[in-house]
Amino acid sequence: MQKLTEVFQALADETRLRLVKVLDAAGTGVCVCELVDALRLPQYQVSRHLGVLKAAGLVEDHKEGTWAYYSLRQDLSPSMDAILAALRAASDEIAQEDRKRLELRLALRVGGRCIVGYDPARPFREVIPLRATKARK
Amino acid sequence: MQKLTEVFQALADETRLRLVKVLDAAGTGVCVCELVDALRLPQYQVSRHLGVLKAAGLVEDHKEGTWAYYSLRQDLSPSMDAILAALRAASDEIAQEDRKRLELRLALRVGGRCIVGYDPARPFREVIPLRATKARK
DNA sequence: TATCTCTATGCGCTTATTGGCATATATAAT
DNA sequence: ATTATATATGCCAATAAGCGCATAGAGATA
Repeated sequence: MQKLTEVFQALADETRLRLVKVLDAAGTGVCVCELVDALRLPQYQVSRHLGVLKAAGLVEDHKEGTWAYYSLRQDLSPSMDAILAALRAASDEIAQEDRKRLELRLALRVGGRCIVGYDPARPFREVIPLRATKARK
Repeated sequence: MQKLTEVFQALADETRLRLVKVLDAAGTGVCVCELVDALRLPQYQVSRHLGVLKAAGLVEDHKEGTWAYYSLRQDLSPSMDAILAALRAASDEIAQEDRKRLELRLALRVGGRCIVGYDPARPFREVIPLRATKARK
């Protein structure tokens, strides 16, 4: 078991909460690029935050080629499950949009696997920085 | 309702977790000096951390003269209650000692009120800094 | 009124966190 | 082999958090 403060620390971030919620809703493993599209965040942010969640023992990953599929850990303690249930109860608008975009993105899978990069359509690849410090041209 | 990230942020600290646990166990309002003795922490730390918990909507205070009695809020959402239940389930050794010291301290009350300062016995008033940077002489 | 006690808080310092950029690494495709 | 793609990470700057000390403010006591 992880230290409770570390779990709370991991959940004390809007982006990580979005990741947990969307992974919870997905039910299946989701690869980083799919999460990037679902949350519309830069890849390095998604990767970093997933790393924090993994270190806190909340998610696990499973590599398949260059793809890394992340999912909520299934072997969480009852306490942890209670916390996740609390998250589930608090479904905001952003979480809904994230789920919707993930759903669309997962629909692009072939054989249950992410194959984007080979699909010329490539929706949602534009990255919207959280803080638009410098306007993108 | 508070933002969930703020609640998690508030709980992402060992000292604040101790405060929440001991307040939860106490069931009644506990004044700052009693918490100082129960947790053996400097008064300013207890006061500051209580302020964070209050800002996160987890505790409330009720002033009585110079005394400030803090207690867990009773009107928490079910999600919050689930989180508190998770805390209750994770009872460590430190939490037990905190509870024990608080119990002894509460026994000094007169008429249900903290009157320490007037009691010459004054147990547990020594302050043990978390980080012993400089040894106390 | 003067003093003492309980609580809160301003300040400086150190450490931790986060975003952004660039890039390294590994694997797949050509 | 070369190129392209998916992911992770080192580095820097900015921001936030926490500790410790001192002290302010409110109220009780003498």
